[in-house]
Amino acid sequence: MKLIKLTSDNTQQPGSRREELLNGLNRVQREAAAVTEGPLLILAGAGSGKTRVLTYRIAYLIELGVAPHNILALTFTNKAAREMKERIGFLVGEEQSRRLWAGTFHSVFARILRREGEHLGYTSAFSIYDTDDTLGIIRTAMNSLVISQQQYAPQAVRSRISSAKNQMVSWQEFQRNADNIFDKQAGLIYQEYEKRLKLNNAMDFDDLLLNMIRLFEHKPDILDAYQERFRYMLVDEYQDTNRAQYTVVSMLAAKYRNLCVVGDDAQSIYRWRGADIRNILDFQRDYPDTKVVRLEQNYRSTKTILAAANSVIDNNRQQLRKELWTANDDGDLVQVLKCRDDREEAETIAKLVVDEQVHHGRKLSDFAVLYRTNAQSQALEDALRRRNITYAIVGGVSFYKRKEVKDTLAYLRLVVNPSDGESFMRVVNEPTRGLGKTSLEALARFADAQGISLYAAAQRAEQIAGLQKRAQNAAHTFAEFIGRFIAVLGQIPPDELARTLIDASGLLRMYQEEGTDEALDRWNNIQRVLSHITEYTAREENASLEVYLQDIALTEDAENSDEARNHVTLMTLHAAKGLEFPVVFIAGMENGLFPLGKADTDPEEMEEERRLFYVGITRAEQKIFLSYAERRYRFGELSFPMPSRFLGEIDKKLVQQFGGTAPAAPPATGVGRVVKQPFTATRPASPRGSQSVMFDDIPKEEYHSQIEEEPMLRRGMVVRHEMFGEGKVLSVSGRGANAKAIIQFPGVGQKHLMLKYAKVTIVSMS
DNA sequence: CTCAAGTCTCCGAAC
DNA sequence: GAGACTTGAG
Repeated sequence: MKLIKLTSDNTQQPGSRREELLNGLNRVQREAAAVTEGPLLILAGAGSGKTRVLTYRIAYLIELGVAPHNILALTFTNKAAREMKERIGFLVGEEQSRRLWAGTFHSVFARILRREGEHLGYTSAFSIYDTDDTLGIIRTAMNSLVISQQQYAPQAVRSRISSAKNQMVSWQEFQRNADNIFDKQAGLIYQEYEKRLKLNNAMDFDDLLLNMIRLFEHKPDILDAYQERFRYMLVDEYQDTNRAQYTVVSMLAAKYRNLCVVGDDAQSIYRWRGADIRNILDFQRDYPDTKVVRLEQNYRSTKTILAAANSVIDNNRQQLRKELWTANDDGDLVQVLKCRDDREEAETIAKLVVDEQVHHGRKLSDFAVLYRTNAQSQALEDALRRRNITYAIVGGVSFYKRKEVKDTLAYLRLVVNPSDGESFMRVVNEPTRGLGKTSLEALARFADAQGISLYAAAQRAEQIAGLQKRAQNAAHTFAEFIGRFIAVLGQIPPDELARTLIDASGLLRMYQEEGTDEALDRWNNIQRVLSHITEYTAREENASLEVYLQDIALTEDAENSDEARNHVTLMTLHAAKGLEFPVVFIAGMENGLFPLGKADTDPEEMEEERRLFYVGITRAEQKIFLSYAERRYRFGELSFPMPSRFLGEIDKKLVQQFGGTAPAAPPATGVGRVVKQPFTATRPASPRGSQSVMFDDIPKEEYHSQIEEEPMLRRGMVVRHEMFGEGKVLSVSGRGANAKAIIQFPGVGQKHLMLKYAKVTIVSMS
């Protein structure tokens, strides 16, 4: 207990750096930072300076003489880890903070498994499969087991398996406990899935946790080494850890027991990902000598915002009572915006951003727009773009999910990890190399039978009976092509290898030759990946493709070096956790959307949605706007939702309806008059579908879909589209509700539009 | 085998 | 309304 001694000594030395450090904290925060030994539970309400405590605590440990590499800080996002390191660097010097272990569970463990994975039968170049990749494995597994994908949705199977893995249920155990047909089938697929992942030398996200546990169980000496290494551990967002995460942390902390966890049960929003709120509720039972510190003063929000958040969360039954208070001003009332439709909602938000900028001198970076589903971002983006407001989307449909980017990375992955069958299948015929479905099936059968990888099978293509001579050659040539790069891996710089490989693959040429604007876009994206690798190579001392690929597999936002830039931030409510903004908008406050429809039948879901709303409100420092639309397009169809029940849960005294109807959208910036002749494909005049009935109360000009006359589009016509502007019709196909047109929009490219949905007006007839 | 058209799913949040 | 997957003609 030498360190505790040091602590108390220190407080009696005014002017020492340790002392100064703690002066930046209030009394309770100081306690949380200075109790360095033994288990510590910090219950930290929203905006109570939790991050500040964590960073000061780590800095304090370092000042006490603890080596930075003996400290492990696990955060929920990579961004949070980066920020924490940066702030600690500020306090104790960058030299020190760089050696700290800080990151997400997944990234820290991937790093360890890269080093230790061979004990479990993986090479250091193992691939990390994201959710999309694993779906491919599920499908392959189902095919080989002859299980119908119509009957059992691969998505459902995947999420069933993942949640089992989250709770550390092995396939053997899963099969034993399967008591319905779905689980019985899922159990078989689970087993096959695990086999195939291993064969691919690949791990899914859950494996990054499970394999740590397996490693520690089978190799006590390795566990001991890491217990020695991580003598001090901190876990942020502890309320959102799942069973597997809980177990790894327990194992690592078992020896020194210097475990500090921070959390807030009111902000638990990842139940669907296996988060187990019991982990925080039971912490004191697991560690009876736990010291508990409550941070209950909020420094972030106005009294009004805090009261609104509290009145909402009061509706939850399963909640620890907590008294969060603030010394801040009352501030403005919560503003509720009623909008006619999702488009007007977006326009109103964009307009309010401008207003607040002009009248209250705010920067764009003061604003965040939050929503429940990623699909909502589009309308918001359009509106912001129309007003030339720069914005950044956090997460969402990621750059890394794009086909051409995945293809590029798959080429690299295959070279790094030739066992990776998913990557092989992705790129073997992209661009086309004359290896179609039939040939690849034969190749896969051969690989399966021999128990070898697809790449190895391709090397021996001549031996595959039932494969055409031409296909044999094509497969062999491809294997040789990849082999040439495997041979030089590690000998030439990563960026050079990547560039040469992608160049020689023909991927770039393929898009170049296609020549459409969309292809050009894809070409550009590939170039962006390659430059990113070049940057990485220049930045890192020991740059390697393995490490690069594993790192980006775990980050959604790898390339935002522009964090300091001035822009409005758009993101889901989930992504907003841990962040704060002077002005916050929450869009789509409608039943069925937020809370989502599923919550109606499941009280626990409802409580989680409510916690999510609580998280959303408490992001705001000064002002919050809640908006809802009376009509919204979902699934390309119009719906008529009711205002969210959550709006009614906010104390009435704190709410104000925002003034009147919002102004209409600014006029389109086109040249000349648009012929006001909304186009739609004909529908039979009768019988009228239910959809037509729904439209009866809508003013004619507003919606295209209810108009029945037929100004049929023809080749050569010039039309106007809401988003793409004016364009020329290249061709029209199909008829009635299925009519489609290919239209060339200058500066946008060719678009294939379903005329049933697309809002197109005719500008000129020839 | 390839390409284009047709059909189906997604829109529930992410390491 | 986009994207992934399937189907059918050449």
